[in-house]
Amino acid sequence: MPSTIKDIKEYTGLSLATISKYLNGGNVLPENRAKIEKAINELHYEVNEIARGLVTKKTKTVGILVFSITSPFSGMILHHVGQALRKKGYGMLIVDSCDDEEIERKNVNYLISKKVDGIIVLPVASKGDFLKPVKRAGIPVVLLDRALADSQYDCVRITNRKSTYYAMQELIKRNHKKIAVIASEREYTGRERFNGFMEAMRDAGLEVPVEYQVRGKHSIASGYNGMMKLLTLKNRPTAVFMSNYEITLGAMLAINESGLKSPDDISLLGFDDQLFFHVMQPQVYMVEQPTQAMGEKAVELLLKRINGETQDGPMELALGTSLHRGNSIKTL
Amino acid sequence: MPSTIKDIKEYTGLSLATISKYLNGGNVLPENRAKIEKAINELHYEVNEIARGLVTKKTKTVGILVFSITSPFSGMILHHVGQALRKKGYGMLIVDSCDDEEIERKNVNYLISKKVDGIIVLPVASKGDFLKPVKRAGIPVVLLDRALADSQYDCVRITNRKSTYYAMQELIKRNHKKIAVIASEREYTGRERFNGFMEAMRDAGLEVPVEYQVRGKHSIASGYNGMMKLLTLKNRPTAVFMSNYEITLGAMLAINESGLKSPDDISLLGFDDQLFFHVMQPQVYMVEQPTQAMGEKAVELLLKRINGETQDGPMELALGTSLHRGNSIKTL
DNA sequence: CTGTTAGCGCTTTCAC
DNA sequence: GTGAAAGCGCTAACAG
Repeated sequence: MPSTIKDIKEYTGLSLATISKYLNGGNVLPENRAKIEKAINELHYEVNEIARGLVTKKTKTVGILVFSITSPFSGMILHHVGQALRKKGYGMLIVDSCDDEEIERKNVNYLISKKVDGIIVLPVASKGDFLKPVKRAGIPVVLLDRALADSQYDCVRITNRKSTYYAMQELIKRNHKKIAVIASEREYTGRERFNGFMEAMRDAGLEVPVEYQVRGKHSIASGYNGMMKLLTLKNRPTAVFMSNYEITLGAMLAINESGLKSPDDISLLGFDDQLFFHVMQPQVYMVEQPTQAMGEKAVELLLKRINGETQDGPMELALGTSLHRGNSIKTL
Repeated sequence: MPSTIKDIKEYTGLSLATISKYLNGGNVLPENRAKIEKAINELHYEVNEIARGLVTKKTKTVGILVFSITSPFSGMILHHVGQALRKKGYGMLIVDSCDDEEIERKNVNYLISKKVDGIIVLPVASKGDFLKPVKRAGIPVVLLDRALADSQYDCVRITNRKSTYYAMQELIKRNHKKIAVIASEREYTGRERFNGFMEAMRDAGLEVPVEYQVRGKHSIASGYNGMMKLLTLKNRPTAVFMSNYEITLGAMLAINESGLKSPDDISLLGFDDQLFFHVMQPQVYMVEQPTQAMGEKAVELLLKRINGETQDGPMELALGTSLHRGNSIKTL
């Protein structure tokens, strides 16, 4: 049976108020302070955050709604968000949406019940209505990684379109003309990167036949099927841009199974650098996201809202990326 | 301002007790039930789990203490643990120990303060004393993946030693004699796998010179440095067993940088199958862990303890693994 | 089946 | 600087 503040009271003979004051960093006579500390050690007292939360209406907990916890990208983000939160004395209640909008919707209510002080969302859905209950409950929200078309929330993301556009120049300047794309169309990031791709092609005066435009889900299967389709085309592309980690993985699987080799048979440009891409041959050209900065900025923004330090309208922060140069692109 | 049970009371004219009963699935007159439901919808009422938890002394939340949230292995485990918990109406409060015993120790107190109903631990430390406060607080614990030498807790893990022993036969039967190992020595799994390796070698009548025994941390750097060391040996091994995902990654990085190729120059056997190992050439022989079963079993055990359904002493459950056959082993 | 009441562990006025 | 008392939102007896 864990001890409570009452036990400390019995032990020290002091009143609840004094002990509470001590617990919250208030001024207490040195001798009383000593008594209390002794009692705490003796009794192994640990504040009951539940009870505290009930009266302060603060749980010091931030909810994290993540589209899929198994994605390595999520792992990195979660790590950095967690670190930033820890530094500020907050914990995180992570809920995994499993890439499913239904689950995501339910998880929202769960977080509200848990009275989290704020929520960081890496959404599955593309529209913001699933967050209405949160808004109604007056809980601050920060979107991370993926923006919401109709959203009115703070958002931290990368410059998806520009990053893609820039990376595409690697292909273009090496004289590739027949460039295909495999992108997810379900979420914001996939669509933006697709747009960046198309802009780069347009500005380079290059055509993109519809059969070169493979749209799918954010999944390994999508990448695999997409690449397989591209590889069997009579007029096969010489290069392919893949819009995220999972798609890149699936696409490479397809290339392997087909007995082809990059960059000899096909050049590759991917998104979401993960160390593992460095251990394979060829090393793939990859757009790297600043996961640490993303996590930190999201936390910073959220805490500002939680503490009511800003009344400004929702802001959008788009961070730049860097390019990991590999050897997966052949010069034609 | 979120509405409370009192608002429902005002709205319906019923008493708190009746509403509470409804909320907890008790019998209520159909007409009252209708009234309450109307009020809940109208007022967007959502139970305050904090207040509920204070009186029931149950938070319906399980703490997860994970050695590192960025590891892909953790991601899989977390996913399955989360799913299993969800099905039972529990949420998870994940804390990332960042492979640091100090952080882990602090996180323990955090979870106690949060009054989680139970804790699933994938520990960093090898000794169990950091869990003493949890035991004192009467919170049930289940260890997952890694056992603790001096522990008295339920534990779900795999048959590390046997799995390694079995996988090693792939190397042995292909006539490899000079086999090295890179294993972490900090945690249980690394040590057990190391032992399995040594046993397999001994039973095959093979010697393992000390310079073939590379012990390090559970990290990419460890794998990289270890492999680099092995590759520069005058008497280079023909095959290497790597005890986990991160080490395997680092080791392959070293092979790549050295301009060598597996299996031609060196044969490889790894641990922790991840899809990405299938996308590279060669595909690496890998021991696969049953992450789903591990997560589910851990949750099952923990909930049994939480619900007081068993008074048995701590049990240890060791699940079997499977072997993913690749083409990273050359026959000599 | 419904209402009244007490109280979970803590913080927070407000006197002293 | 300290103590007494009220109350956060809910559940759990216990009467009715």
